[in-house]
Amino acid sequence: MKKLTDKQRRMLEFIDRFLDERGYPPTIRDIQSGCGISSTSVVDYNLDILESRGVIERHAEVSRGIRLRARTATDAMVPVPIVGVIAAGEPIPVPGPDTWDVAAVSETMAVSPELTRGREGVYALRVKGTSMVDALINDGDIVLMQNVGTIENGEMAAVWLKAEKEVTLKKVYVEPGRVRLQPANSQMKPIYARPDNVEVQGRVIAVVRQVA
Amino acid sequence: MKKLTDKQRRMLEFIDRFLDERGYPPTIRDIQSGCGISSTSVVDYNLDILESRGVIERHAEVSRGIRLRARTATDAMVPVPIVGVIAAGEPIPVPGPDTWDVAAVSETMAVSPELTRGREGVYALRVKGTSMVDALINDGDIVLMQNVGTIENGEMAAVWLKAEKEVTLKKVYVEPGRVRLQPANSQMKPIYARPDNVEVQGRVIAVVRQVA
DNA sequence: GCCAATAGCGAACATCCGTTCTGGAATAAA
DNA sequence: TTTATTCCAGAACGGATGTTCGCTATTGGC
Repeated sequence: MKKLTDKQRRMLEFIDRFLDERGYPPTIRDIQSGCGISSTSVVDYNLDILESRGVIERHAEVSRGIRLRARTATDAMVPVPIVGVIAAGEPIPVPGPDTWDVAAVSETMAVSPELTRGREGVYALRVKGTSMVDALINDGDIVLMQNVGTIENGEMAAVWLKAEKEVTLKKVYVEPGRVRLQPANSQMKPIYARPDNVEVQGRVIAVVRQVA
Repeated sequence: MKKLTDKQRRMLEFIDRFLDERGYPPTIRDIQSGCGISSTSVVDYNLDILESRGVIERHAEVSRGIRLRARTATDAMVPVPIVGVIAAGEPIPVPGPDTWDVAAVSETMAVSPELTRGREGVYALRVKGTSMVDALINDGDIVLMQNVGTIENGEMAAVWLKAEKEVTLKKVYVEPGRVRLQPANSQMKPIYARPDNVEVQGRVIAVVRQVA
């Protein structure tokens, strides 16, 4: 990406500070005097460039119609309940009625709406053990799950294999007469299971790993 | 304190929603049409009352000069700049002086403070390619990095192997006469390198993977 | 140097928008 | 009823503000 000029960076800083101090965006003439720019048209000119770079949004013909993109990202956090652990040998905890009561859950994590994408019924599980390295998921990772009945072909899901009494995270493909469970690690081979042996327990939304 | 009228409550709600959607406050005439009020002077009149109640602040003679007091309480999200990509064959982008200017970066992601743990100099990289599956990191993952000079033994870091011209994410152990680079996947064998061949480019803080 | 692209300048224009003024309706107390 | 208070209607004023236009200055490549 093209670099921003010094003037454009000063303008952004000014807008950011202005929003902090006043709670509303500056006018073009505010920016002009605040950054020591000689003409309103120069401000207009550089604001257009900033918008084409995707740093800000402008509403045409609207006074103070400037929005800082970086600011919108910090908006509302979504609390997600951590309802239990996921391990190879045991089914994942079923989200109960009080699961969604923020007060009743011992632990929650805050994630940005970008991750959940506004989905309903999202909960989190802590991964225990290294049985899911073929899904590129490590011991201690946190898996964001969604409580769904059915999933689309190719989506990653927590699957309970009844006969093996084992839960695993795989991409699920329904094929004629069988279900193909494909590890996320493309170097590894899929496993196949009979349809009545698999039970989809939830869709995987995201994985978060705290390393240090 | 005196109770607010129904009209005043509608106006507050409208201002709040307007700020959410547009990023800047509404004009008096925006409020007028948005709340179905007959005259601008009525809006002005009630805004004055709201200000005297301490619910909002007004700047005289300033277009959109309305500030919601309740909004000034900042939410605890931390914006992290996404400064580039990390791939096997190229060094990671060096965070420049303007990297930390929230306003100057085109893309940011919001993470909870739990992830960064209040650390300074945290930035994010998008992973390109599957060369880091042995670190349990997939194509498209986002790696949170910290800009540090040195790291502790056993910490995961982005390492630039000069001779191989390759960047890799490994746990780093300094041993007598050599550096051991241990993949996160414990089933895989470590590799060893000469100390003058490795260059630590940053510490890995966390990994975020959006699956669906 | 020469040309094109980029950046800046200053002024003018049309509209936006906070404010104010005159007056009327609604409500409540005396 | 009268009177005071609160709330509203509509219009108009004047400054604020985004936009545009013609022109100039600077920069970068050849």
